Amino acid sequence: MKTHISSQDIPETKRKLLNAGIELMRMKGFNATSVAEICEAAGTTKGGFFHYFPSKEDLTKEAAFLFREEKMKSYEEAGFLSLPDPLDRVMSRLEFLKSSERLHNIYSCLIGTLAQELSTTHPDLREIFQGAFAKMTKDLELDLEAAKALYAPEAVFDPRSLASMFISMFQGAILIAKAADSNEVVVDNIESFITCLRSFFPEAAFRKVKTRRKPAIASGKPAIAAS
Amino acid sequence: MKTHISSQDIPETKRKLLNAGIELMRMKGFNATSVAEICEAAGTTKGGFFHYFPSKEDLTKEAAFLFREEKMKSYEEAGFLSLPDPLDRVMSRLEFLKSSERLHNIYSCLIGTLAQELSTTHPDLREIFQGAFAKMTKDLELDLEAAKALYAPEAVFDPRSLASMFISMFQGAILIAKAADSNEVVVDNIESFITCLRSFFPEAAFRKVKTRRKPAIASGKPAIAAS
DNA sequence: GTTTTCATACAGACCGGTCGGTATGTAGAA
DNA sequence: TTCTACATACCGACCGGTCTGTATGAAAAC
Repeated sequence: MKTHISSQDIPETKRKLLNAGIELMRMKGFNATSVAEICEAAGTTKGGFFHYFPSKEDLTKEAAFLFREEKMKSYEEAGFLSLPDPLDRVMSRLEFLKSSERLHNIYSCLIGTLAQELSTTHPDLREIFQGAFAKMTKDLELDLEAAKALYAPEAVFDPRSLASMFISMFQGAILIAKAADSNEVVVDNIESFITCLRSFFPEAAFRKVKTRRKPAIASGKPAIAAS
Repeated sequence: MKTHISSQDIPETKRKLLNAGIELMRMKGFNATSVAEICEAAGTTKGGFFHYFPSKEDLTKEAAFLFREEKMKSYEEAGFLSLPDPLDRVMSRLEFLKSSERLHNIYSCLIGTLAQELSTTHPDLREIFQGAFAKMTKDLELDLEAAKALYAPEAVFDPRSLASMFISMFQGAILIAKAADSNEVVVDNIESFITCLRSFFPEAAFRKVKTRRKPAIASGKPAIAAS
């Protein structure tokens, strides 16, 4: 029994339902989004909905997984995950987040929205959200750790804590962007985080990263091994 | 016509309704909290509810104001707002937040919870949340600005951006604490922020603050004027 | 001082509508 | 013929909000 199927295997109607669910719940949350509404947006009916999902909560679970999966795919496509230099990976990730915030004008993360609303009432969903946040943190932590080892082994910051701080900041920034109806704060906060990073690493590290970036990818061979 | 009354003027039943609303909505959000539920928790009935509030949304507005008012009152009682040294105010504020997180085990901010759920669907509430976040940010910004002018005028950070980053981080940390069912992350993130602060200010500034703190209050006269 | 008046502060039954979910039906593929 | 993939009608529960009724106390009238 597999608990989750990959995006490719999903039939069209189910996929439309999931996409509609993601979009609607990102904006309005779980409780304010009705099953009928999701069906209408997906161009189907309740019959279709409950054919694919035993309950609204089940769609929500799968929607959360799909949302994460697509986010991670967009990271892979952006390319920074495979950069050879860890500090380069960190900086490129931040730049990617910044530019994708500037591009879109939907100020909401499905995971954050649902976590806020459902964590205390739906324990099994809560664990999914917890896992998602932990994964985000870990990804960044590993790069930060490697970057620290490489460029600033004596620095005072703890990679894990700093990564955790960034994820919190990012989620909080999206929340405040929602309230402000502008994602300016997200971009601004990422830049502040970069300022903090710069204060932890020697300036030379950033210069090296900047000049080496493109050639390092082109050559296909890291000048300095990661981690 | 006054738009908002101070806490003292609120009759007991209304107060109970507001308190019940705050507690329930902090945990479950707006939509998952029913009027009947609030009434039961407050020990009254729908008659009482709709005697004091034209609608559920109106109670929510007043609850948000009351929540903020009580938070600010707790800040005043903590005393750090009137400290003479701005860096001392900042550090004491952070320490206060840390210790109050350690004390309570409710991982939720009403404003953040409601902002997440209602910002896109309830424009007038959205503006209230926006204002609340702006106020929090401004409060911290002023202290940071004064502290920078006093101790690190050449530092690279922007007080406004750094304050904004902290508020985002704090709200995000609470969100993640909800998902993790533990406020460990909140305390940890505040400490990370302190580490960032320390990298912006000269170490001497913190030493001065620490040794001077108590005497400065006792004398009632700031050794160095704020702002 | 007593009675009448009237607003306040609720109680609780009730209403139309919406909710998540079910039961049943059916068109088309295999 | 059987199974999949839906459509549609429908259900009981519950929702926010309304309505009517009533206990109470203060003010006004006599």
